Amino acid sequence: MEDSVAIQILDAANRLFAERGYDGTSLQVIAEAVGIRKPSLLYHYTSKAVLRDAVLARLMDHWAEVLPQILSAATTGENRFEALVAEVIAFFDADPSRARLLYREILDRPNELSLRLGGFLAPWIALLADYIRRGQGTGLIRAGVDPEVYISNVIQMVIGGVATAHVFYAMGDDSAVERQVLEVTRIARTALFVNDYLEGNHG
Amino acid sequence: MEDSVAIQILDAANRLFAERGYDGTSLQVIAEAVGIRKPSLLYHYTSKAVLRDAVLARLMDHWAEVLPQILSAATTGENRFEALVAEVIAFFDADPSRARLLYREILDRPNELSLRLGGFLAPWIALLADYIRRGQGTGLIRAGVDPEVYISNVIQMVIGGVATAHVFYAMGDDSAVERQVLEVTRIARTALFVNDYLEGNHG
DNA sequence: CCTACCGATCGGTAGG
DNA sequence: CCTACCGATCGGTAGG
Repeated sequence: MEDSVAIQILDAANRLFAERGYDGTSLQVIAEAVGIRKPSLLYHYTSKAVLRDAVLARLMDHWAEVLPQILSAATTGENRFEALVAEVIAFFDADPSRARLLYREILDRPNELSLRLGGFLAPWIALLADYIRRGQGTGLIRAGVDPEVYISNVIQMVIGGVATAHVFYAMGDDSAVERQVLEVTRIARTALFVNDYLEGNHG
Repeated sequence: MEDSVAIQILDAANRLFAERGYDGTSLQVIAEAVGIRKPSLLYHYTSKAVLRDAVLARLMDHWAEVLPQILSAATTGENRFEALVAEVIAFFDADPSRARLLYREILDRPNELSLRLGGFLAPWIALLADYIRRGQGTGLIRAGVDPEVYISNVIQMVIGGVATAHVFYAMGDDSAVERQVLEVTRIARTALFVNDYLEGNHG
């Protein structure tokens, strides 16, 4: 590893920004988490704003790399829709700070995020929307579906569900995550397809 | 109006906390927005934390008053489900800062919000969950629905949709709000009821 | 409701 | 990667 300290800083900033927010996190506490002094941190990232952008850029790069894998993997087999939803939830659930960081950026800098996110997310949304419209043509998918709005709402359930997990199912229930995955998948599938082709699974 | 300045402070704090977050908003800028000096603000609210709690308390009181009205009004007539979803969206859409403030609190202080919110929201969620379970008994509602998890996901779509409106449909489309209302209602209804009893409406 | 002021902490720089 | 330090701003207080 050629520059491990810079990555440690990035990791700490990622976690702390997600937990306490950008304004609620001082460079001092990030430096402490890494075990260095504040000026040393500022050698690697010349300002707090630069550090924020680096954290966000790495998150976006990660998604840009993983998303195509998830989507193409989910295109194989019959249960591709279940697989897609489950994998996206798993991705965020593996590290909830991803979802929280995203939500904080949406609230703090909607314009900046819209630009960055729209850049690489738009093609995938267009792809999925096309798939929906084709399904509407063949009668597989409900005519009433508003493709883009439908997609944004499923994303909303997935990411929002992870980001707010503490509040909505703070029951300490170990099966909470599994129930959330099952229900989001069920809602998304039932609202999309004409035939509840797998309803027997959830009777 | 007996103490208009205290309310002006509350309004300004509400708006600024929602826009910039608690840590991103200084008492100075709140005081400026009201047209007074910082020490005068601290006469009405003895600390920043007290002001935050007052803002949150007023929001909760507002919901505690309006929510029963929406729910009981929506219990009248056949299309009560559509009415319920539409009214809740309308409530948040009338002032999106309500949704953003809620989301910031979820991220900043999940435990505190969970306690406050759970206190008065739990009975309503239990009521709706009971309604769902009864509907499952009579065959009106899909057997696969996980009542509490379903409800939290619909809330997620409604509030998240309002809070993140800028990012997801920043197309400047005037019909965006209407499309969002229609699609969330459609998703929620289709995923809940066995019969798509109004599908003819959506072409 | 104000002026004046407090110690603490902020992001960031100088200089090595 | 550090010590030492900067001006600006923070939440909050004294005192009227």
